[in-house]
Amino acid sequence: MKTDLKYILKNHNLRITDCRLNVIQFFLDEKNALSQGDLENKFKQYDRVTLYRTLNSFLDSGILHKIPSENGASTYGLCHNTCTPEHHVHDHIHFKCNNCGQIECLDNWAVPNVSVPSGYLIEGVNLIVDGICADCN
Amino acid sequence: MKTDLKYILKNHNLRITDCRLNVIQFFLDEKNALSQGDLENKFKQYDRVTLYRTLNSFLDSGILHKIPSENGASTYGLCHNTCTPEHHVHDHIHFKCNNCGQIECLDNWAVPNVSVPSGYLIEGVNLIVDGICADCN
DNA sequence: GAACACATGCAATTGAGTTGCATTATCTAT
DNA sequence: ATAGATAATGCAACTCAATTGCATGTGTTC
Repeated sequence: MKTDLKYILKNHNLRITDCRLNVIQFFLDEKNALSQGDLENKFKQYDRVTLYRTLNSFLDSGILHKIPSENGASTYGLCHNTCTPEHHVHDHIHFKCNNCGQIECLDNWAVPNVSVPSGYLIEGVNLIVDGICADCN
Repeated sequence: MKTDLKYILKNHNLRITDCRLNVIQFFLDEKNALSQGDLENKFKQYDRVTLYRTLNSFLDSGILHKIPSENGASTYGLCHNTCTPEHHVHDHIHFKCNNCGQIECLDNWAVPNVSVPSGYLIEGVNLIVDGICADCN
């Protein structure tokens, strides 16, 4: 189990530390997107700066992606295997439940084709749907 | 000119003040979405808190809508006439330029149909496209 | 014009995000 | 297995946006 996590870190040229292993495991266990605050609540033993840098290193190496939100609180979701530090592919919908507040990555659920007026060049698409999630419905 | 602005405020049950008139005018003049910081730079004569509360009152009354972003900086865009405090309809794309950083509401450019897995209920859709805008292209 | 309700400005607080630096842990090459 | 190089961690401190309370000023209604 832990071995798999270590390979994830190794493959992304990150050193294997307790904090990183625990954080990745937490993301794997939770199906929802997590915020820095969620990590701070879960892991009292680590400094919030450490958690902050852990999130950043995961962002940089393509393990996590950042999910846009209307309030300031950034949330993070696990990337598909297709993500690299150079190129992130997130062809899935982010679903925010208006009841429980959780943000979920609807993996394997394609984003529809998007077109923009001529003159515009699309580099990335972020689709955030809000409503009632399957658990609250 | 100013008369139109006053009607906007009146229709949303907001008192007519210099600050609100100026802020709405600013949004009408700029085609791009604006942040609290943009307002602070433009209107040195008003307190930060006043601008903050002005934005909030516009949000509550459906004059503006908040645009999700990956960094903390919230940006705001003018709502279509269809928006009310109870129900916001934003069937347009938010385009963020990776060159100039501006966020633009592509009004009159429909968001494609979005489907979600069964069990989920859609209440709103937010589509943020990033790339190169028409001005920078 | 008077009374009320609301908007504004100021002071102050919170919390996320961020950086520098000393210490500690991991990794690599012997 | 070990030593040296390199990166991660914890702590202190700082910035900035977001937020609240309260006293004062202004808009609105009759």
